[in-house]
Amino acid sequence: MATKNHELTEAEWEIIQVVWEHQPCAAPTVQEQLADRKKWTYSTVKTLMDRMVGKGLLTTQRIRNLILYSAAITRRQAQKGELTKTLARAFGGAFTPMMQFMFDSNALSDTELDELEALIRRRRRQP
Amino acid sequence: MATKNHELTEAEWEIIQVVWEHQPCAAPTVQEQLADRKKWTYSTVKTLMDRMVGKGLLTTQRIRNLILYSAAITRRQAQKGELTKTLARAFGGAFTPMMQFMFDSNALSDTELDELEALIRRRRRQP
DNA sequence: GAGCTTACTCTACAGTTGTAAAGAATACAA
DNA sequence: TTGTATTCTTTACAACTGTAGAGTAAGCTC
Repeated sequence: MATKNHELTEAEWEIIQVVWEHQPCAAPTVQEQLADRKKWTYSTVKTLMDRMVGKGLLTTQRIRNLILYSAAITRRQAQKGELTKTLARAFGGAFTPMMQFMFDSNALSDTELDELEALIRRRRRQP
Repeated sequence: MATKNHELTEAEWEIIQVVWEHQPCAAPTVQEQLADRKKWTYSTVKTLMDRMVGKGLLTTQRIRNLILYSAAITRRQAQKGELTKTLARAFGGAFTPMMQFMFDSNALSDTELDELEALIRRRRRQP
C-alpha cells in the first residue's frame, strides 16, 4: 500500500487520538472521552466519525446493533503526514532550516537539548 | 502586540511566500510569480489576497490606481504558528517526541545529523 | 477620442468543516 | 407491552476555502 499522506483536520485529530487509545470503540465512547475538552454532542462526533470512514481514516465493524470504529491509519502515519506537510509548507521541505528555526527561537530547554544529543548519539551508534 | 498564532491555509502559504520576497507588490505580480506552480487566474489570486487582508495576514497601500500588498506577519511568525500547531496536534506539544519520531523514521541523513550537532554545539556556547 | 491593455470590483458556486436537531430503530425494564 | 434509554440515520446549515467569470475603470496608443 502506497504511503499516501493523510491530512487530518483539527477535529479529526481529536477523534482519532481517542480511537487509537480505545479501538475498537463506539461513537458514544469517543464522545464521552472527549466531553471535557470538547463540548461536542453525540451527533457532532458521530457525523465527524462517519465522514472519517468515508475518507478512509477509520473503519467500522457492526456487531448486532452497535458500530465499532477502528483507525485505518496508524499514529505514526498521521504524525508523518502532519510533519511532512509542515516541513513542506513552512520550511521548503528541508529539515535543517526547521531545526535552525527552533534553535533561533529559543524554543528548546536545556533538558531538550540533552535529550536531543542523546538521540543523535544513539543514532550514530546504530545507523 | 500579542503573538497571536496565525494559521495559514495551503493557498495562503503559496501567496505569502511570494509576498515576502517581493513586497510591496501588486496582485498581478504574485499571480505571475506563481504561474508555473499554480494555474491560478488573476481573479483567484486577487480574491485570495483580499481575503488575507481581511484576516490580517496582508496589508495594502494604494498608489494612485494600483494596490500594493505587504505581509502583515513575518515569515518567522508564520513558521512558528505552523510548527506549533503540528507539535500540538501530532505530538502533544512536546518537542522530544517529535524528534524521537524523526530519528525513528529514518528521515535524517548523515549530513543533517552533522548539521544538527553543529547547531547544538553553537547553542551550548552561546545560550 | 476610440480602441487596447491592465488592474480592480463584485458576485457566484461547489466542496469541506464544524456543528447539531429531529426522527427512527432497537433493546431493556417494569 | 408499554414506556425509557441508547444508538443510529437523515438532514441542515453557516463559515471557510478554492476557484473563477463578468463587468468596470483608468491609462496608453495611434
